[in-house]
Amino acid sequence: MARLPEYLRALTDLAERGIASVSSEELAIVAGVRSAKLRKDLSHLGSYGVRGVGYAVEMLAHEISRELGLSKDRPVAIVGLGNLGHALAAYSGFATRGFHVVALLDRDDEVVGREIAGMTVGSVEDLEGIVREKAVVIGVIATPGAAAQLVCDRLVAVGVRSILNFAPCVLSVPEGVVVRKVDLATELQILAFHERREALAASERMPLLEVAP
Amino acid sequence: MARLPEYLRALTDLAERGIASVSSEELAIVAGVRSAKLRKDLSHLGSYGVRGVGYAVEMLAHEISRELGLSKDRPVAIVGLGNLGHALAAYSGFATRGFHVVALLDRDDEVVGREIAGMTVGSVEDLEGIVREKAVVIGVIATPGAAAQLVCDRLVAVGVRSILNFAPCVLSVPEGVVVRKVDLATELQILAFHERREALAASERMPLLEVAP
DNA sequence: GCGACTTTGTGCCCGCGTTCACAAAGACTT
DNA sequence: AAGTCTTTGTGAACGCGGGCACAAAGTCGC
Repeated sequence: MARLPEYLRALTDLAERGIASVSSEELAIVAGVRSAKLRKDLSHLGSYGVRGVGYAVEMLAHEISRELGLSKDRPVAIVGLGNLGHALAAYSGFATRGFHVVALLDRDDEVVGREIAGMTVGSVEDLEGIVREKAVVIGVIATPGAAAQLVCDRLVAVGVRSILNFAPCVLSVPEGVVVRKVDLATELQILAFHERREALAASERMPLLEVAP
Repeated sequence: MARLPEYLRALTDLAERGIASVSSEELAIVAGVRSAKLRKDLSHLGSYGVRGVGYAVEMLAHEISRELGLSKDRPVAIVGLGNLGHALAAYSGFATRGFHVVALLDRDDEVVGREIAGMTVGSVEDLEGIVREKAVVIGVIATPGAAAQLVCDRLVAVGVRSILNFAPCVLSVPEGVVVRKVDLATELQILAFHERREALAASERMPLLEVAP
């Protein structure tokens, strides 16, 4: 389930605060879901709760980590070192347990060879060799939209089956390959949409000019 | 609907390629959805299609822009100028029509006063004054998780009702305030989950060691 | 102008995910 | 040890959103 990472994050927070045991009700609040949903999700990975008490924070976090497959290190490659790719390469959140950025690739000769976050940027021409050599399993695409599909195809061709796409376009991939898309412009536009609805609702509650019915 | 921005992006692509008219089938492919869903979504904003022909690209794009409220400029403030905030401030995708980054705020005195993307970073202590002065309507939170809720509360208190949250935590806000969350670590973990399922499925198809039933 | 063809708009059905509500299970009290 | 109380795990109902399929509507050819 796509909510497991959120539960894991909530549990990690609680563990850092020194909380050893938590009820589904409390954990649900921290994770931003309903308690029934949380319990049903957790029941899918086994019975790790104790009735009358709750869940052991450390143990549950461990079980979720295992389910997510965060035990072994996954090599990640970032393609496209513009503003966004640059930030991603240096972003500490990326170095969360279980992930390791092992390759940075760009097309621009100005960028290739430069050192970013302690790593030398390679040329996208060597993509296939580098991906194979470093056993990359997750590809991050932070190129302009026009280049994204080509990069994606090349990644898939050398065996990458998980792709995180920051380019503003739809990637077509064969079955078995998973693409997650993050589009900042889209997020902003959705917010603008809600904001406009709010403004419209407000103006209806207190109209400047009454409209004929 | 949350899919309108995606449709708009697809339409913009088509317009740049000089395509004037498009059927729901074609547009659906570019936008990555089913044609029936696309038609149903579009019908909610009115009858802008012509039966037997399709949709006029330019006109439909204009209508979606209007529906999304992208006609007037929305002032955006970014709080937290670490790696991610820095990239966001400079990210060209952010300057998409309808949005304008008008304020950068950070807590660290090392960062305050520095120039980023042609803008001087202000102190988060002056948040209320700056937000009011620049009429900010969208707040972007790119701080560490521990500071996010406080920043959020202060933004909401001065009237911001739309928040884009990059911090790895759940924000609690009063009704009427919309929060969109983008968590890069979560996205990676979801990919890891799928990748693990793929690997498991593959090992079942070709087991190294047969397991007793 | 009329018929055939294309494509939209939409009513209906179906399946999934969420929520409710409760029984089972264990802890705590006396 | 027995009863009470808390909290999990889950069966059943509900609702929403997606997909199918078709009628309405408009275009194009003749």
